Amino acid sequence: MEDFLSLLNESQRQAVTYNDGPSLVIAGAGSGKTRVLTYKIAGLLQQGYAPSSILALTFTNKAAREMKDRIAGIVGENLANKLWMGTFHSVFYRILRIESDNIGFPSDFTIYDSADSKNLIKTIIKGMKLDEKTYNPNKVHARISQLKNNLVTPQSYMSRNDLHEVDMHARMPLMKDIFTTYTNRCLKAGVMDFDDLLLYTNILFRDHPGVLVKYQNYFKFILVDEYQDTNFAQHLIIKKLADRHHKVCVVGDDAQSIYSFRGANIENILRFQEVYPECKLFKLEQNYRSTQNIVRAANSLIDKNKEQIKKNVFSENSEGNIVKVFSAYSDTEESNIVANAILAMHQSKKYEYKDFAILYRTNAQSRILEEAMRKKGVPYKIYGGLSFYQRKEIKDVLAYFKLSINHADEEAFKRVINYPARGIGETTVSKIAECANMHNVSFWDVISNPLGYNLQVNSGTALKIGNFRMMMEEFTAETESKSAYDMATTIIHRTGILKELYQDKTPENMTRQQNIEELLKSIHEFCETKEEEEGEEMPLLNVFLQEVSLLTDQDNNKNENLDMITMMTVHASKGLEFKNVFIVGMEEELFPSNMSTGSEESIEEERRLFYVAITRAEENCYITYAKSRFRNGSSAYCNPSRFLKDIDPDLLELPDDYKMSHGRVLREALDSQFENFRRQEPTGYNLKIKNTTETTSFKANPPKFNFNLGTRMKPMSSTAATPNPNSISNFSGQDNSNIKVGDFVEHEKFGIGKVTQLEGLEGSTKATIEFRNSGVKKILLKYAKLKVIKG
DNA sequence: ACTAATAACATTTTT
DNA sequence: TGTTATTAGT
Repeated sequence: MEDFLSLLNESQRQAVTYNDGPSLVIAGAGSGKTRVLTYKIAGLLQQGYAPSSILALTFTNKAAREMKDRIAGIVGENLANKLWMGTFHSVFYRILRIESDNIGFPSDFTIYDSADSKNLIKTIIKGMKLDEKTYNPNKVHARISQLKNNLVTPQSYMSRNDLHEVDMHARMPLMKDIFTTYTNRCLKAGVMDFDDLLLYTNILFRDHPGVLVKYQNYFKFILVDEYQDTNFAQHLIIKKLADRHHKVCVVGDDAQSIYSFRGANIENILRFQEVYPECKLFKLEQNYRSTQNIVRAANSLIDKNKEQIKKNVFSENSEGNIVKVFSAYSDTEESNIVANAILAMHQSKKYEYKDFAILYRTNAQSRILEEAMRKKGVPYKIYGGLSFYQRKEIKDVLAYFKLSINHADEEAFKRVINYPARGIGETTVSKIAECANMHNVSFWDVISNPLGYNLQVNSGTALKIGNFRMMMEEFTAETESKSAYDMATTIIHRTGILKELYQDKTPENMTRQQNIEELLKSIHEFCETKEEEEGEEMPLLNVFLQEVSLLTDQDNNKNENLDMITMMTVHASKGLEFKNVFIVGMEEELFPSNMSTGSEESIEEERRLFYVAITRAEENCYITYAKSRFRNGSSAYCNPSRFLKDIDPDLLELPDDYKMSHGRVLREALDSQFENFRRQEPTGYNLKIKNTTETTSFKANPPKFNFNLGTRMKPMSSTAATPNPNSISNFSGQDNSNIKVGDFVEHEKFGIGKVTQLEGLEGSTKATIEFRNSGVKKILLKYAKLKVIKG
């Protein structure tokens, strides 16, 4: 304990060592929040708290994993692995499965992601013959999500006139019926959506006091990361669980609350002290990330927000440069300015490409930036867009997994019933749907007993349905005895997915093949780590599914070390840091978004978003805006963002032409601007632009290569390696084809061993290896990370 | 039942 | 503009 306390500053140390009751840790940007959390947990473990008595909740799997790793580094893997540490959703998914009997769900209920939820809502709206424009499925989904986040069930909705009035006002008087039907359909299908995981946890604790007491006693200490992003459902779960021991520590920064549109309630952190009057407040105010001028600029901005917890964030780093603003005539020019600036700074040898990030408000802005980077030869990676697990081919395979585990899963059923095409078309599916809804049973129930439910199909179709059913039943039977990886390969072979994908060589198909390969690889890795870490003999498919259903792309950070600039939305940048940050598109209607200019609260949230963007920068922060921009097909004129006026003019270097359009409005800004000119030192990079012709003045050397240096994190159509169309075996990157019986090999995890047997076909050879310390293992060569050593 | 063509549509998105 | 969803046609 003592040894790591010396690594903390005074306020960090106080926050870490106080464990007598509830505490609120306000952690300013870059103030070492994760450090406090990890040391606190490590300290609790060293004090003798059992790891299983500590509940630590995060918002991303990545955050949980990183924290667990750091704790493992202090107290060892054994203890760290036993912590209840994970996302809200994964932890309570686990608990809900254990307690499923109490809430009327099967123990292996599956998860609908937001796309599944929206699909179901859409079919319900269609089924009710409602107009899809007034009952916009996206809006309905958002509303239902909002209701659930506030713990409104269809039952309690009825007794709430205020809620109904809101929906009447939105011209959706039948919201209640859609909500009810949606809830019933999910129940019937044995599925929960993301919001349900929190809602049903609350229902479980509300209706089963014995269960609540069990977990209250179990969790002696509760920690919550990013508390400013919790919603009401999450707040209440924490409150209930902490009700016995009161040892709850929440960490967060109200100034970085940017997810209210998803139900996060900033009040949770603002009013935490009212909920727990005996609460201790700790403020982490020293920023270790950014220069003083960046911290000051950010402070001056966030100061304009009314609702916030007072804090004095400061930096003792060097003073650094002030924030520089550049204007461009168009979005194209803006992109070129940024690309040229990056090239210039890179060529000065002071920075690598990975020291740069371009942050924007909307994903749509990435395209034009991407183009500029490609033209100038700046290597880049883009985060965002479709996540791996949302890809069609991945969802298709996962749907087979889900349906094998849970026959009732309606969305999974609809997804795979005719994929690959087996002649069960739209009409047949709607007949099944009709039947199922009429008898209030699942789709699977209908095809299990077509005669009993009077399903009207011709004999040919009936046969096809029967075949599908038999195939699925075989899968289900096999999931009991085969490992997740074996099941996965079985399924993609026997369903014909593989054949389908390897039929033609369109570029889209090639990336699909690669994605399926990637999925298989990850399942294999999953099985390996489960075997090693948890000693599970055979990790089953349902175990994999439980984990993968709550996984997102944020967890794939394998490209982290490549020397490329990063492009992402400001939202996606939260928690990250870069030496140089470019915030682009700083215009009215875009940042703040025109969707958020309605209320003061949403403007404050946009301002916090801007605050998050600025505080990502360690050394230099640049802001750009364009005077015209292509938006929704046509070019539109834009004005600089109002937020530029919120930053202390002494800490901002505005472009000359800012006064042309804002001279009258911004006298003070301009006055100080002139002062700045006099006392500002040149930075070494001539980034300033005054007019279009001068843009060329910092045009960097032309790119040496003409081909695309940029890579997207998840290419939709990629020019990457071509997999062998006849086998699914050569994408893993491991070439272990030279391994022979008798060789000595070294495995990343199992250590040194001797190959005693090889079996199976080429491409999927299994090797039996006797490891010196890890025993005998059978390993698939194509995935194994093996090194041959001379024996 | 599948493909091609057209219309409609567009924030942010830790799970 | 660029994507996505529905519709018409084969």
